[in-house]
Amino acid sequence: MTQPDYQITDSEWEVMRAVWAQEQVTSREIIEVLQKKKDWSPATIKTFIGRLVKKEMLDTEKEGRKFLYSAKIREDEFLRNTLDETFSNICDKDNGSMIAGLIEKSVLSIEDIELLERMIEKKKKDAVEEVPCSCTPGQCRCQIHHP
Amino acid sequence: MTQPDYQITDSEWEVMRAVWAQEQVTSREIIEVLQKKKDWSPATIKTFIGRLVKKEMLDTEKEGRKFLYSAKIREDEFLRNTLDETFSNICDKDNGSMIAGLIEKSVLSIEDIELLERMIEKKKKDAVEEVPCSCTPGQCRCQIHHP
DNA sequence: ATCTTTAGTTTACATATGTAATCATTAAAT
DNA sequence: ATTTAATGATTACATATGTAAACTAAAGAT
Repeated sequence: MTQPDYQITDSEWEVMRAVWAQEQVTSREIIEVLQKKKDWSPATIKTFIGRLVKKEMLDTEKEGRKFLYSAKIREDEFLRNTLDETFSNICDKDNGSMIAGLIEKSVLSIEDIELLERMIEKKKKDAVEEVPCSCTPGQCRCQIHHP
Repeated sequence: MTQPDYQITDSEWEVMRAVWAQEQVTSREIIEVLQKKKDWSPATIKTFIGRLVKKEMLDTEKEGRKFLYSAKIREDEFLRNTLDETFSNICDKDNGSMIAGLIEKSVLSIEDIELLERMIEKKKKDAVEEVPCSCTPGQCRCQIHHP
């Protein structure tokens, strides 16, 4: 009952995207997709697939002599975990402005805008006066005394 | 005129946070801060500092026998780059819902909410009917024909 | 039945990273 | 002046990652 590793490299992520784009894929399909984007030899891609299986990111199902690969974790869930990891590296107080920055630089649809508006509206109830900082002292500026 | 590497590890990020928290720090200060959080020996932390200098993430200024370290890139800018990297791994169409997810799980202040509202308002003008997908075919579900 | 192709496994090797001890130099303490 | 402590540099070693060739087994083509 081992769970996925969550720590994958950029190269491995490229492979995962080819898997997530479908329910199940063969290595051949993965290789075809990635060769349009990356200058990798098939052998290299095979290595990445093997490492992802070892990392428990991919499930395998034997189909004749070959395997069908499928993801063990959903793409959105994985992305969420990755973002959480990244946000864990900054002070909670800064989450708001960082999210604002993301909104600013993203191309958004009318529907996206509505979704975000609803989400903001929902969060309004729980809005706090000041976001508490939970950083280790010395890892953000909150604890510094401005005289 | 080399520029910062932007590719740092989680451990190195911990060091950077101690630097960003102040204008300039000594290795001693970094070590003190991190030993409250991590089970790292001073030697280990020194290694990370050295690697960050080599990666051009840290500037050094000699002060007597020791160095004062300072960041060559601002924390918010670095975070922004990191987030952009991460978002480059998903289909542009999904940006909206991912951002919504971030909002959902974050603790936000009244002020944050207002900032986000303003930002959304500003983006409304540029909202598109449908966000174009720029993925390599086979790396997202957009190209798949649903019969 | 043999040759060729394909898919997966093993091996290879350089660089990066986690983790730290040792060494060298210099400043502080006695 | 000599010992001690602090700081940065060098070295070390295991695991991870980028990158790929070689090998093996089985399936398809002739």
